[in-house]
Amino acid sequence: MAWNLDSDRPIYAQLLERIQRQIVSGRYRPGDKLPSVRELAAEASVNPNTMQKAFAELERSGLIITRRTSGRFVTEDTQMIAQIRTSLAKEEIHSFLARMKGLGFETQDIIRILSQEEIPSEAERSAQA
Amino acid sequence: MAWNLDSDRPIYAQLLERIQRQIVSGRYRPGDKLPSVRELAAEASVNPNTMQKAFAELERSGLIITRRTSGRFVTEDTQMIAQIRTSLAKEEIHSFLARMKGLGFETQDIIRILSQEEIPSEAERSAQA
DNA sequence: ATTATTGTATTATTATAATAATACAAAAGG
DNA sequence: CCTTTTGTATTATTATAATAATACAATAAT
Repeated sequence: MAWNLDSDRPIYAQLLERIQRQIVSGRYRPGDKLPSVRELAAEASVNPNTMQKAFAELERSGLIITRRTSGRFVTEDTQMIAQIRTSLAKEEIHSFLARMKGLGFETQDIIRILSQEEIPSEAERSAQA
Repeated sequence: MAWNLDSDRPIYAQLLERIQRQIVSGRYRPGDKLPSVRELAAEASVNPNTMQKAFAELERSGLIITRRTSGRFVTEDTQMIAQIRTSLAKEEIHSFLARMKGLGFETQDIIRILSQEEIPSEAERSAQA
């Protein structure tokens, strides 16, 4: 499986986010056992240490639980999962709107574009001082 | 002015994007002279070398033009500016939709959320194998 | 003509991320 | 009981980014 890592952001952060998304989207279910550090590292073609670092941070958030010699498991706390999912979504939306506004689009424009899947290439817009 | 740089992405890339956005959004107009490397570096509290690197990459794209001892200027090619703006917007939208889908949202959900500015915290969604 | 300002280049140093190669303790699995 | 598998820790090395301190050439400004 291609993990689709790009080089202009820390790899451990990308691993972390990917696993996080797999959990909150339901790809990994509550209580599921995750593959071992070594296994996932091999799959992603990264160093086990790097994967370990990603896991360590994932644990801080509470999304996964470590049983010392048995492995790692997705939390059973579905409410926490849902809450983190919502929180991540809010961040995405906030950041997306900010970036689009930085390009000179208004919220209304953005919604229209997403609805129509079409971008006004030369919209009239004013230069702000 | 706070440049709002975060530490988990290369600074030169953040500088580059910021200036790029200022150009395509009209904050800097076609033909405008940009502040010097040293000036902007001081404003952003970064090393001049770092700002230089950002500028060097901005030039590859054609957005800015360098007159060796006079300074740097925004291109007069408004069509190119518009085209880059559109292209950046497309990237933002594509990436945003991909990330939201990675969190388990459907396109329709996303549009509804943006219109209502409200997030369904526990939407029914199926776990995909 | 002289000075200041421009972009550009160079060299060294520091910090962080990633890789690599191991090693260990503890419990699970047989 | 013994082996394997688990997470975890350690040490060294490499690559990249960022900083720092200069220096130079060309030309704009005076």
